[in-house]
Amino acid sequence: MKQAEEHRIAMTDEKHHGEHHSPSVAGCVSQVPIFRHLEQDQLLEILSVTRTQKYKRGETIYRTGEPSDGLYIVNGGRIKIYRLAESGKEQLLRFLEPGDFGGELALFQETLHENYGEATVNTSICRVNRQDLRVILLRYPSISLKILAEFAQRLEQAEKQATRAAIERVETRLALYLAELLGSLNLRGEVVLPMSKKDLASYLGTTPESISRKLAELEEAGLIRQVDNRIIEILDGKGLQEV
Amino acid sequence: MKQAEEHRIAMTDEKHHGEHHSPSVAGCVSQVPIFRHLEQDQLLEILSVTRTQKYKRGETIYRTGEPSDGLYIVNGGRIKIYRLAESGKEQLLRFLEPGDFGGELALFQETLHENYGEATVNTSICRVNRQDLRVILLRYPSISLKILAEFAQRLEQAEKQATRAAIERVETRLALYLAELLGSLNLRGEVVLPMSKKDLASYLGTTPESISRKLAELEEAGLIRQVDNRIIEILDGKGLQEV
DNA sequence: CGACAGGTTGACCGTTATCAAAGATCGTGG
DNA sequence: CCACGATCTTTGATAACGGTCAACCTGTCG
Repeated sequence: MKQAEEHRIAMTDEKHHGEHHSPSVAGCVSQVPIFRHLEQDQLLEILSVTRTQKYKRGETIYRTGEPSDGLYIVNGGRIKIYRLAESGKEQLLRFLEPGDFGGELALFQETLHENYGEATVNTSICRVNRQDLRVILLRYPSISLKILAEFAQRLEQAEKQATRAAIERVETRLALYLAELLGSLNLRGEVVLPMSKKDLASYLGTTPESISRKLAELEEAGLIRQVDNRIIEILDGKGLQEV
Repeated sequence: MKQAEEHRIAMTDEKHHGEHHSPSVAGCVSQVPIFRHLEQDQLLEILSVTRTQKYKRGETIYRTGEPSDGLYIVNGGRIKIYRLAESGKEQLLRFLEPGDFGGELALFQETLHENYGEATVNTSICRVNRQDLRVILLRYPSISLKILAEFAQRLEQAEKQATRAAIERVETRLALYLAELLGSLNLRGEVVLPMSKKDLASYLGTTPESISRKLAELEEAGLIRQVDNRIIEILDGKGLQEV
């Protein structure tokens, strides 16, 4: 069940879930990287077409086939974006954390969601619908540049992911993932997995069983040490990248 | 060897490969979808920061690790975009045809190319460097929206690709690919492969041998008929999507 | 007409998914 | 705050999907 606070001030032909004005909610917009360079009055204008919604842990925010309302920005919490393959198995695409945004695909054309969004903890998001966003982007072109930059990065990420999934072995994918978590600069150090191993398996396009086994192998090879369920000490970052 | 025609009029601190002004070259910009809604004088402004380059069949336009010059728009010809995985194997990402653009990744941040671009036939492109493009996008926000729409679509495509490569079997990937070539509406009809089977294998993240075998299997199953090297008759589009 | 890239077919085997079952961890509600 | 159940994790045994190597075929282009 969702709980919505409408901040819309001008006319609207949409169904409201409830209305409520709170000054503190400006944080919803002002904390977001893509808006951070804006002036106060610009922020207020954006805020005026913004709608805050809250979701409880485990709630689905949208699912494949639903029409997209437009952009949403994560205010607090964590959203898991995943896709169902034709075979029914799911692949984890990414997590959205506060400041990130989603819902982009159907933003610029009337399409349907192709993936799923689910709150993994209690989460609140700000929504901006397609029409309002277009107006804002045309008025403040610098926001478009920010979004473009973000898109470019995601595209890069998705293509890298696609290539690795298609070509590399599970062990390699896992090793590269760990190496990237550590950061390319460091040769050793502890990393904290940002997700469960089950989710990691889904993210890397494999199974929990394989993750478990491959981690064990990497440990035997002396490249890592499993400190804790979520903590891995990397002993040889260079070696990892060459697996 | 590349041949460049500079259309830059203002100052420039770049190395020139040669200069040449031709009025007909306006087609370079005016034929491009993302610019098509613009006025004549706007087109001329964009043209003024544009640089046309020609590449011969087989020439590499850029490679991983090179700094990106900025956006380029394909004027004529065909560019193959591919990526090298860490293991050295290559994956075909997409082809750019006239009207398409590329070089987006490093556009909004100073990064390096992560993939390769290669002219598969004699090709001419228009380049716009990062700084000039920013100016244009800030001045004509509607162009940003067009690019955003294109990005969103590519992102969607890349994520679909990643998911399939990670999760589906080769036979399924191939079948889905064929079904999409046909178009989701039709149940049967002939499709022409837009690339060699070797490239198709690379695109789908498998090997030519597997493509060959799986096509044979699909044929035995009565779902398709291989008319010619590049032509496949699809007998049961619905069946294909359920493989 | 010959050479070369692309395509096919066969045999082999390594990697990894799958199924099953036991053990660890987490979150929730009492 | 503890105890319970649900979910995640690990380990083992098995099978199959698909990559690899090798040989041969085919079409194309100089």
